[in-house]
Amino acid sequence: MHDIRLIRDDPAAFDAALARRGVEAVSARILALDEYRRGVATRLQEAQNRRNEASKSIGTAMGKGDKDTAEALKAEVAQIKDLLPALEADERQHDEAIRAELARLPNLPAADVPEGADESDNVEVARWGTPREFAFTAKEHADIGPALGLDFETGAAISGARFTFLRGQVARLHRALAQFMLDTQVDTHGYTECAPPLLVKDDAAFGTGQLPKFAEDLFRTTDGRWLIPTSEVSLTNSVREQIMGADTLPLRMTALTPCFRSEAGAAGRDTRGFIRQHQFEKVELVTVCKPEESAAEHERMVAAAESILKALELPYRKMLLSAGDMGASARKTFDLEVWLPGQAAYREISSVSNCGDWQARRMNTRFKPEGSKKTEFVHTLNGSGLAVGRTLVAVLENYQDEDGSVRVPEVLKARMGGIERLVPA
RNA sequence: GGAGAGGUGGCAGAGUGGUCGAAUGCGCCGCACUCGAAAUGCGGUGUACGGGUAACCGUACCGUGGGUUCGAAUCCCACCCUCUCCGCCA
Repeated sequence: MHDIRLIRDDPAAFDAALARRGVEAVSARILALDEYRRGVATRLQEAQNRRNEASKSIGTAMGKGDKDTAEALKAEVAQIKDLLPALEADERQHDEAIRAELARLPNLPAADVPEGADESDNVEVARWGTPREFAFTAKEHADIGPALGLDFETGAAISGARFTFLRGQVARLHRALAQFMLDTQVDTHGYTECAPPLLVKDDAAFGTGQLPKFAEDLFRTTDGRWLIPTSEVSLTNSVREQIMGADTLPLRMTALTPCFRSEAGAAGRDTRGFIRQHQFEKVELVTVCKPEESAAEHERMVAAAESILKALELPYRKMLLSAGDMGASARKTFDLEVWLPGQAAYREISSVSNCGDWQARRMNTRFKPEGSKKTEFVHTLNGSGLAVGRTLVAVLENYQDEDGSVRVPEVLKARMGGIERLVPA
């Protein structure tokens, strides 16, 4: 959600910034609505003012027993009241129209976000680790996994495509990965562990930007709630409708939760394997902070996500997304892409975004700067630290041996109950 | 799911048709007193939108949405939430 004053102040700059994301110019249309709305609002307030004054006078007149004056005033108020409903409706209509326009617009890209229409314009900013040399042809996880307990067939049988049933060694490894990530984010990086609801209301889904435009990406319950596509929704909305104390910021949260995505529009993509599922687990990082802190918090969060890949010794590269490839809520996004030897490709495993005040406006989350009377919108950031399912994929592919077994990464051994190697059944 | 009670400012808590954005207490901020502090006294202390260079002015908001009325925190209707008891359940 944007501040309409931003558009009033410099409509050309606003349109130019959105043009970088391929959005058509909207300022002129919104400003016309805004000007009209304010005119109506002023007339409405004047009418209400006269009504209020007259009503007070009626009270005074009645108190004095001056019936004639009271009756005359009543007639005047009745006249004013005839005008009000139309003005109110007109104002509300235009207010809603403006809100709807603003609510559909994506965030403005930050100045240092590269130009570009899609992922081909993303810029690699760092690369870590050296892909391992294999003495044999590295297999894809979908070929190694089934013998180790990654059961695509059972998942499909009970739930359909894009569901997987994990058992035995792989289920244990999956859990070890998830808990290692969560513990690291809590113990090493200072994010507070949270266990949030997985079902949310419309308002929450609107707050982080899933609604109104991306409803088709979500699963909806029969009682009108939404399954979270990421715990970003629950964590970020935990501060909705609040005026936060400056001393509570920055607020850093993390959660390990399942995520549910309908993957509408992804038909045919990554249908094989564990890469793109309707249900997957993710450790999420969310930070709520003051505007001047958000750039530094963004770097901090990326580093927290990177630390997991480093600890697991998984080679990756860090991408700065181009204006056209970012999600709607982001001003600036880094993606971490892990090396998958089976696919011989880098694949997204984490996405870390600074949303500026875009979500804060939608959630109405503000804070009061020290010594200030005015409230200000907070900034929000979110990032995966990391996607557990895709990390499992990366471990299977990077740690595989020719016989189909998979070595357990050093940092996970303590959590594997003595298992040092996953061995095919 | 059944029965009952209740939702008012940062908190506690009054207010049942008019001058109530709302008493009072606590908290918080400022000032006075003091060498300093405590205590005490005085003043201030919600949010949003609109207008204005500003001081300031106006409008709306007492869970949410409707309604009655010249006028609603107060009356009526619906919904939401919280609490207590019972049932059920992990």
